[in-house]
Amino acid sequence: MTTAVTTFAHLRKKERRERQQIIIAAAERVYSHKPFETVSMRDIAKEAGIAVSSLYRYFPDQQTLFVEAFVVGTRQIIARVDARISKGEITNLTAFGHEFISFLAENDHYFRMMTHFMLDGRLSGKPLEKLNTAARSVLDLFERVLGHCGAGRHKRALAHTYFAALNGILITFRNYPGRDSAEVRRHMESIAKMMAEAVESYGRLPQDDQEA
Amino acid sequence: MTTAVTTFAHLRKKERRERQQIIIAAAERVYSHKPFETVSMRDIAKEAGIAVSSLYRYFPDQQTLFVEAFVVGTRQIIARVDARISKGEITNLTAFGHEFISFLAENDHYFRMMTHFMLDGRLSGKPLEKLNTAARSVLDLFERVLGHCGAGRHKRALAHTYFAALNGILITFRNYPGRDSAEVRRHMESIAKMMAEAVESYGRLPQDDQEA
DNA sequence: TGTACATCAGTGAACGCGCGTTCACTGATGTAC
DNA sequence: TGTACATCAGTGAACGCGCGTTCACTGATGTAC
Repeated sequence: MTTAVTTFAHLRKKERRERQQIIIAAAERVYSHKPFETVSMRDIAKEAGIAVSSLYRYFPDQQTLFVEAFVVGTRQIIARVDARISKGEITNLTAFGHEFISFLAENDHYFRMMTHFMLDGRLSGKPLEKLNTAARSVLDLFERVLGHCGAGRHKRALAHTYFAALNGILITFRNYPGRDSAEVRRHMESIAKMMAEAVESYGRLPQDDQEA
Repeated sequence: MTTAVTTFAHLRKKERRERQQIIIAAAERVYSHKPFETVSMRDIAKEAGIAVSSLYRYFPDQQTLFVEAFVVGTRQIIARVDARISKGEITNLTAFGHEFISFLAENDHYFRMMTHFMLDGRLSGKPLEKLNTAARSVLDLFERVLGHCGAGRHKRALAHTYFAALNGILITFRNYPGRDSAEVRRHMESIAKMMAEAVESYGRLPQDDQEA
């Protein structure tokens, strides 16, 4: 093991990764204030302060860059929830649902990207793998939370169920006609609460003990 | 009241409506075998056997034509469910969920259009109104079904909940990695069943009587 | 220390494509007198 | 019956735009000897 591995070559690689991060961060910023489908490589290049062609030095195509930006979002929500769990602030599904909905309502671009990937199906190769890994880690979060909230059996199935339910709530009511965003949020919360209670009681029914 | 109103002018108007229907049907056909976002006015014109510019004689823009095609789908699902209800084939939420999921899984293009409209928000004017009317009529269907299945109170809220849940199931699992479409369908069905039971029991809790 | 070479970041301009929509036009059919 | 006119369906070609991606190139920096 060579301890001082900061050769010139290593440094270059490191710098290259840093530049990649800068581009991803720029992409993020663009997404967060422009509708998902309208974001172009030119937009991202402009935000990053470089030429469009330079993007292609760091990412082989748009799809790869998109997935990369999305993964940042999944890492955020997971970190956020885990932090609140270890602070003891999330002890039931309702609280978790609230957190999940808050995050995706406030970071709408992540939700747009998620649904885009769910609907599209044109993804393939490495980006697809990366996306699936990210998706799995979110479902793992749900399962962890369910365990933490007292569900014993059916944890994976219930994780799927509640995840699907929350996605459904977000997509169904986000543009609900004639309601402003505060009302929409309240509506989402109340329905998410209803579902959380239903799922929780369902998860507790089969056994008296809540250990796995 | 003039009985024989088939003047030339009336006939022309009628024919014009018929041509509009032909175009909508052509659009439908295109959607049903091409991914939603890849469908262009040129595709539709080709399928209808007319020139692109002719489309604009019948619809002011693409958006209007899209909504028109989508509304056909909502009418279909509503008619289908209502027919099965009056045949006594839908007596609980699970059966209804099955029907709803079947329809949208088999007519994927309607689901794509629905999610597109839910996500997009760029719709406005008459098309938006038409779309909202259609959405409301679908929610009415859910409410009717819930009444039929024994829910008393909270009918509208439960309609929203189950609608959102089913949408969530459809969007979340449609491209589930590593599963073929038969497995996906089974998975959707089983989760929809779980939700149906949860929602049903929730809807029955507050009162013993199931009259409205 | 000097020189020839390799590597890589970065770029402006262009390519090729597909899109929604409009335009100027033809030709058929009905209407008024 | 004939004629001038209005209405409307239908069209091919073009407009104008934005997109993802590639290309040929410059210039800086490290490497080998």
